[in-house]
Amino acid sequence: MTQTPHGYQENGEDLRSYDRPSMTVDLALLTVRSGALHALLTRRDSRPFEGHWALPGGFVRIDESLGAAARRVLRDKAHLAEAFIEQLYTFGAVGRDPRGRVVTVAYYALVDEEQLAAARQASDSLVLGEIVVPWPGEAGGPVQLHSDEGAVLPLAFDHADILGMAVKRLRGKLDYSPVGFELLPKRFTLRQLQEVHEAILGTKLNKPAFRRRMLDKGVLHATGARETGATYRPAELYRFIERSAATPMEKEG
Amino acid sequence: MTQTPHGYQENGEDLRSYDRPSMTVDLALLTVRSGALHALLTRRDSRPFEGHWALPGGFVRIDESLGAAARRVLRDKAHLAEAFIEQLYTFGAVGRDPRGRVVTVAYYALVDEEQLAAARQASDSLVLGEIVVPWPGEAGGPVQLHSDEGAVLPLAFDHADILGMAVKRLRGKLDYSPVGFELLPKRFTLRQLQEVHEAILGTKLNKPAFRRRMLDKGVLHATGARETGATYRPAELYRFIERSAATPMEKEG
DNA sequence: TAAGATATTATCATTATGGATATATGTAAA
DNA sequence: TTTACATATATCCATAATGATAATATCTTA
Repeated sequence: MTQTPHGYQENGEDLRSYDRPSMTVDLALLTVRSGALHALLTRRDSRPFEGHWALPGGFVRIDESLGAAARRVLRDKAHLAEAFIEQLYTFGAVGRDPRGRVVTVAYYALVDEEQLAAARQASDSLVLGEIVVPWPGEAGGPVQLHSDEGAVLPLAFDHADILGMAVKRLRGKLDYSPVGFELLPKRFTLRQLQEVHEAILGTKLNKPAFRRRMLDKGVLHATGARETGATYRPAELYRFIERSAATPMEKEG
Repeated sequence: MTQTPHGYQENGEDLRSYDRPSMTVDLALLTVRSGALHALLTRRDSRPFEGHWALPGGFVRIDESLGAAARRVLRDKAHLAEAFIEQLYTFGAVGRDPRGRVVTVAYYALVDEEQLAAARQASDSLVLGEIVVPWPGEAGGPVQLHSDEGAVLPLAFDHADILGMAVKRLRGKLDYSPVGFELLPKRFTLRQLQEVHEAILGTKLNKPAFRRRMLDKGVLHATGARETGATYRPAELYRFIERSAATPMEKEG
């Protein structure tokens, strides 16, 4: 029993009697481009994994919540002011970082391709890699990343596992949560929405059934406007209607 | 640029240049008893939250993975050799522990009532509290815990949020993963299985529809044996058939 | 004005689900 | 041995969700 600075009598489980791991957050920043899921990566210019590609990430500050750290990384490393962002999974295998014990809390974030364009202009070390998923359904496991030219982008640390977990999560949440809309601009056609779903699931979907299912959810508002620039009959533009906030705000993690 | 012990040239993001939070794991250990979800709690005998109830938990050791830490807590604090256990969510709000910055990786574990009986005999500071869920469906939010006598058990830290998250996760996974079976003994009746589902979901279910749905999944094996001790027609005992391991082993977290 | 392409709607068969009821089968009491 | 009883198990029907295909509508461009 010792008297500690914060004034609590403590027993054997004193906060300071254990070595502490370093804590980081990593961001699986996803978008859909030309019908395929892509992730935002930064090139590592120092060891370990020099020349490999990594998720944007950073250390959690001692007076900063995990969510705040994730949003800071989104802003400073990915150059994005805001996005749908949600905690994914925490990776803490002992040898995952050769420099020492580092536990990372992974988040995933969703933006549409247009929002991402600005981010990529702000930094030339950012690249979009196409996610190639080698497993069906929600089986899970690491994924591969390909450049536009089809070359394999080698990933640093356990980031292939983190991205795999993000895809798995996305597939699981797709039909009972509004994640699909986060990957589209404010106004979108039903065909675009279907393309996003197909990109996430990695399967083709039945068109009339998809339409019915989406419209029956009651979360789509027909704007009356049409898409422009099409060489054929332009489709109606829809907007996503936020459901009444029946879901209480998630506690800051 | 400095030369560090582990031999890597490092830049501004040196592992040691940031204060590190303490890391713990906490266990939402759930079971179904007399038709209601219950959680295993330990009574705190020192500040902070002296006299409140808390989830079994402990510090993550520097050379120990998160999953290993969770299993150690399961063994040493909950006195259980093994159980279905899965990472739930990481809680890292700045003020969640008044002693200092503590980030906790929450796990949830599932056992049947009988397995838990032995654990409770091994320690008299363990108690089972009935989980009372104040929100519908998968809305989420904190839950309340009640003693057998109906008294409210005050929870320490953010453990009401952790338990709420566990219930939400369980509800979400119930119909596409075998979590329901983890809360039952090896052999069980369809009525018992339905009671477990109803306890998790907090709703009544249609009996013939539930039977069909479960049997059509093809993961139930009729053993030919019957339940004993019933004063009425005894029901067939079923066993859960593990699906072929199409799911690759999840990376150690 | 016609051709081409895709949006949008309609139709039908199939399957899942909810609700209610009938039948079967064990235990316990008469 | 028989009967009452409680629950398991099977059957039936109405309804809703889904998949597949075809039919119709509407825009752009030639």
